[in-house]
Amino acid sequence: MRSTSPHEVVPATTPAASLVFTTVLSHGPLTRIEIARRTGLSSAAVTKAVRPLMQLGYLVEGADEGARPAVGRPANLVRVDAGRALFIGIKVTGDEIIAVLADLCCRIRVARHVRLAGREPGAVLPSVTALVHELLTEADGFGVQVRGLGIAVSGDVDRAAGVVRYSPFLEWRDVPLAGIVETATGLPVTVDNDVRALTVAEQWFGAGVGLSDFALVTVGAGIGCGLVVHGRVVSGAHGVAGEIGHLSIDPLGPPCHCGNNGCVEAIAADPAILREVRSATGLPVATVAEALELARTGDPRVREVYARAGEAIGRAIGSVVNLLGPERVVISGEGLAAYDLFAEGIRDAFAASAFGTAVQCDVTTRPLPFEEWARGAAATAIQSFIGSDTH
Amino acid sequence: MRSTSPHEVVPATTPAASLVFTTVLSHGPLTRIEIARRTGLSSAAVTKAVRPLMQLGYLVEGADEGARPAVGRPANLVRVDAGRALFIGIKVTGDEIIAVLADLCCRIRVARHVRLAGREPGAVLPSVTALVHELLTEADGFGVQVRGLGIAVSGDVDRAAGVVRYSPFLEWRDVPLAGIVETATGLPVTVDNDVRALTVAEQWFGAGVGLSDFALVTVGAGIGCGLVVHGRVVSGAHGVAGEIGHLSIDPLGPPCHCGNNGCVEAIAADPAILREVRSATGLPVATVAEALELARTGDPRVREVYARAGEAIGRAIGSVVNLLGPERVVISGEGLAAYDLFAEGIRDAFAASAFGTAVQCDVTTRPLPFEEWARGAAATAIQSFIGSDTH
DNA sequence: GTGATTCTTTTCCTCTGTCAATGAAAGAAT
DNA sequence: ATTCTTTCATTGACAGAGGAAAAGAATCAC
Repeated sequence: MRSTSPHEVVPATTPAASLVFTTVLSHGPLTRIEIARRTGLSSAAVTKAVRPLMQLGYLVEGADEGARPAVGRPANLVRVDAGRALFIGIKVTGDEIIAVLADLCCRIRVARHVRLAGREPGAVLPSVTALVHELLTEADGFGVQVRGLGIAVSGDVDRAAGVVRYSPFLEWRDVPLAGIVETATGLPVTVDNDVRALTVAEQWFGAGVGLSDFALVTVGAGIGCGLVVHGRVVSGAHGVAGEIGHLSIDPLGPPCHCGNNGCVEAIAADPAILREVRSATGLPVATVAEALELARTGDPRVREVYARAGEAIGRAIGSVVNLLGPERVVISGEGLAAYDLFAEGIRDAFAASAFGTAVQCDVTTRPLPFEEWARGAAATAIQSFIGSDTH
Repeated sequence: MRSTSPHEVVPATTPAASLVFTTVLSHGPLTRIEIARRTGLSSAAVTKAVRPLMQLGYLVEGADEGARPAVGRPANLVRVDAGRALFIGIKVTGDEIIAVLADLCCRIRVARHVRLAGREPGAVLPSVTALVHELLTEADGFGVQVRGLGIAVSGDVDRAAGVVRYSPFLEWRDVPLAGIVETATGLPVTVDNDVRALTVAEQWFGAGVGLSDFALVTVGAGIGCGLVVHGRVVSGAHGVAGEIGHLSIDPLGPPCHCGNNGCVEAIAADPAILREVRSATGLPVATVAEALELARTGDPRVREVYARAGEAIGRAIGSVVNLLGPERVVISGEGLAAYDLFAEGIRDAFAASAFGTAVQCDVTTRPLPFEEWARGAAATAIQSFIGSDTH
């Protein structure tokens, strides 16, 4: 683990303050009484926790007094001042960098992206630093300081150490990314796996708010999964977790780059779908958009490919639900553009493979604009800033 | 959730005391310094936490002064007085009840079992009560009070409510078992799912001690799995968790009673193995012992059946490891008698299906005497007595 | 015996969060 | 208009948990 960075520390000093702050952050404007109820603290403790956070400007009073009860002293709502702090989130992919400037409520203020020439650290890092400085200048325009930088990378990332252990896409091994970027930018840097980062964003600001157990499934170039169990993101003792893409669904299925056959990723990820569409139609389909176009025109062979992919995803979700029994599964990812084609397969295969009462698990979808990955990175930075893992 | 029972409360009153007690319970005799180091408390806090626990007799000083360093004041070891309290653990199966009397360290003092005539609650409950009273008499012989009763039942059990929601084996639905047995015996009763109970025993007193993430896989009449993530047993939002037995391994595999094809349980559980052995040999093999006998004589057809079963288990373990990345997987269950026949299949299939560094996960086995299920139930009672979920 | 070393306890002391009482802000009742 | 009722919020006293540092205790080395 890196030594604690010397940057200004979290706004919440005591456990109670941290609890209050994260509660308000996730559950929007609340009265103090309501905060006390949700956190289990006494109202006295809430008052004492809120005051310093208000003095620092992180919490503010007021607004949005909707339906108040007609009797008794009206309540004052407490909410987070989203504009009090800014964070930068960066997603590094094989061929481009997406960066966002997000506020304390993880709403995107500015988004940028640059294409990459090479993917070795020597080529990527200068682009990252340049992009950060660009966004820092933007932040000056808001008159607010940037308090943290989150970087999301696919692969095996050790967040605590700030090291990218192994990223197959980037072909990086043991790159101490956090340390490097910290010295280059002067910002506190959090590095995390991309799917986990997205999961954090969902847990704090999205469909996972208030849930102690849920799963996020991403569909696109790969098939990924982020897991929250007991209120915390699962990281895996050896850096592997949520590897839903390499659940083997069918021993006779197509070979996967991992060496097995019939992995979910070998059936339902973009490259697999393209391969199958080409083989089914004999057409030189090169992009997902073309495949989608064919399916939308009603080509039954192509629709069948998507149906099979949906079935594979549905069975994978069934496996996750059977193993962990989450309250909800959120399906997201670029592949969601084809959700209408997947939907039936997913639904049926999930219903068939879920065991007993596990079918009750809520399966929802959530669109994923491409900056969302970078937003996830920003969420990890916010999380580090607040300094609370448990939520 | 049931109202808090009026029985004598936990020995540990403060968080620190609870932490100290569970640490000593799981990690054997420790010096106070060592306790402080492991818990992160100050040595002053350890002293203060230990004293009242010693006065109550739950902790005692001494014994087992092995290799002490030659210099400085010798350390006093602190350990749990296992005999200070007794617990009863009961496992209810379809046709018999196994009961154990266990001490505070979950060591079995007495074991009993009775066969059941019927499996409806009206038939089972009197047998349970009778067995409990029998063991209470035994406990009198030790001159120690029984402080809790744990009951393990397969199926969907709501531990917090003390209700068996649905047990297919027993054909029970919404039986408020804890309440009933509590009034019948006067003991605080904890009811839990059998595999989870076994997992608790492993977490506190077995191969899971000190691990925050591990999995327990049971092989036998069914294929089960208990999961510990972030130091806590996973229960599942809808009562389903660890349902490894119904991961579908092969869409073309044998049909499973759950309605799918190629579930792990339909390949590797006892009934499936017997079915396959019969079909492979044409012999009227009726028991696991006979199948084992055939395999041990070297019949290649039978060995092949076991090999395929091992492969299915190995792939299921691979799925668990890919999803959760536990530090260790413990394989146990009555089916372990055939482990030599499974071993290669498990090992190879796990190694093949584990993704990347996940193969580093430690996979071990642990023999399972049949009272072990009841011991698991006793472990849940101990856990309730101590009143600490987090470990 | 004296000193060195290490474990353990004691003595303060800080600091967190609760309790219970008080204050504050509205509408309702008189 | 004034008082009452109701609910929200704050205050101040307080209990108690755990830490820091010093003192005490038990052993071996000399």
